[in-house]
Amino acid sequence: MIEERISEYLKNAWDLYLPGISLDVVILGYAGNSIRVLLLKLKELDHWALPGGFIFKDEDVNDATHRIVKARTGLNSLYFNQFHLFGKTGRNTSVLLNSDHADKLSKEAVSWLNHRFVTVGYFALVRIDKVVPQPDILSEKCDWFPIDELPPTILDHGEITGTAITHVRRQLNYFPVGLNLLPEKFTMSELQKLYECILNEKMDRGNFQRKILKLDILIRQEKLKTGGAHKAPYLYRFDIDKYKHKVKHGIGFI
Amino acid sequence: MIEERISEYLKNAWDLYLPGISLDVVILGYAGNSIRVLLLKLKELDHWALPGGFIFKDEDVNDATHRIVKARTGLNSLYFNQFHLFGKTGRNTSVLLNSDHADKLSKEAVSWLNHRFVTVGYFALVRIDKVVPQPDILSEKCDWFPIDELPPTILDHGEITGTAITHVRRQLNYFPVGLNLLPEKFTMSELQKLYECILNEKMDRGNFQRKILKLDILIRQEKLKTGGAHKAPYLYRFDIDKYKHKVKHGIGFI
DNA sequence: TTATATTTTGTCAAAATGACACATTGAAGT
DNA sequence: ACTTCAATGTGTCATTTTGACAAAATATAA
Repeated sequence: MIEERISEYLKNAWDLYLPGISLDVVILGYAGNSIRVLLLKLKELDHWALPGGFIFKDEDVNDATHRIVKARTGLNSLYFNQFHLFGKTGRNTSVLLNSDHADKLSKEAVSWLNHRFVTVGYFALVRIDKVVPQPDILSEKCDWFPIDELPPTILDHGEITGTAITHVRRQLNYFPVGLNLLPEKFTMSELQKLYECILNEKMDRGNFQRKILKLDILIRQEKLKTGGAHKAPYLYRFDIDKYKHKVKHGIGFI
Repeated sequence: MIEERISEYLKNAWDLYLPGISLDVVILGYAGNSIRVLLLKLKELDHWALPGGFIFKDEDVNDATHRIVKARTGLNSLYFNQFHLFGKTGRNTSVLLNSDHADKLSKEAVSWLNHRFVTVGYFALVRIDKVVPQPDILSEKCDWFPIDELPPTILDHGEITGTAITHVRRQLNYFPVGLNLLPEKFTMSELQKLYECILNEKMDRGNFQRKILKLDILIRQEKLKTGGAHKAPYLYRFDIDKYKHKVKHGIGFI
């Protein structure tokens, strides 16, 4: 059954796709005080995988990324960025081929999966609540995992995820992280916790507020009324034009 | 003649190399108060090109980079880093194929050059005085060009160079730039000029010295005796262990 | 010797940072 | 209704860092 689906999926792979290149996307969201990555649980395997795929022969690599992320998340407007090509020999799809099911795959599928792949790593930043995760043909479910509590992954997908995080962390000033990970309106402490998660360090409340307000990219809204015990905080939203303009040259937070 | 060499070079390309992927290296050096990039002048064309090549079927992409840079520079120990995959459709080798010489190429060479390529961009940092530039089989000479005065280049090699510079600039704290671009011993103002070139901004002498000395990665040597009119400056060298250790987590200059 | 250009070091006000304090607020508990 | 409590909003202040600039030192050339 699964073998048939894989065989079907890869039926015309050699004709359709660029050979030897795959694409993996580290889709990052923020929830429950953690940066989380969307992983797919492979059918009949105990490992999880990054959403990924292949690139059509006449397709821009960026467009392929958009297609793949859209298929897994349902999102149309996306912030994503290519960050690394993983090009070691020894990267291969033996995980699939060594399984019990390998001999039930079509010859074409085996020949496709059996050749060497390099993979292009992308990261995408999404508002986790807007995503409706969709497993792909090889997977039975998807789930979000905090980046420091990943389940067993196939191949080098753990390393790819780690490299993505490092990339985001180092270039935090150049990515519109808040704009893409937080809901439209948010409190100061939500924004602070996001930064603390990404940079992996605690900051002082007062100092954080002083520093981030001076960047002049936030607009204060009315007070938050709803729910939560204790004093209601203000809501903020980004001044999108100012934010995007600053991000181009580095917003200068870190 | 040139057609024969190309045909010879690409004789077994389909058997030897990963198809559809090429590799370009932005080799950066520092001389004459400019960051310079090594370019190759293509035979019988008015355009220049980045050193580059293809990846053997069983070769790590990093190893291919090392092989290519070594061939062009004679250098064995190298600092280099992959920074981007350029994957637009429309990238192709039409520059070569549209020239007068195309019909004199072997069928195999044409079929190889005529298919779609994505290219992996690397940058390398070298001490320009240690390099003995070697043209490759397709080029008649090499030369160093200041990054803001590039000659006409083929394909998107200008864009690739620009992206490399941006990458270095943004992550300056994480690359051992001084260590790889300057000679072993250097004066404070040489180091300052290097930073000014990379960041493209003037800095105050006194403030620069104060800031960089506080990083605690420099060792002061004896005074410079030789030549130059006016007061002799001190020479410095890097404390390599401290420097490399700090670079891992960002030296914190910018 | 003097002039000059460059290096080396220092000064000082302004700005940014880090640590912490205190007042405010709104829900929850009694 | 009153108090408690936890989180928020705001403020203080000593310390550090920065930016702008100046003075002293020094090696060569005139």
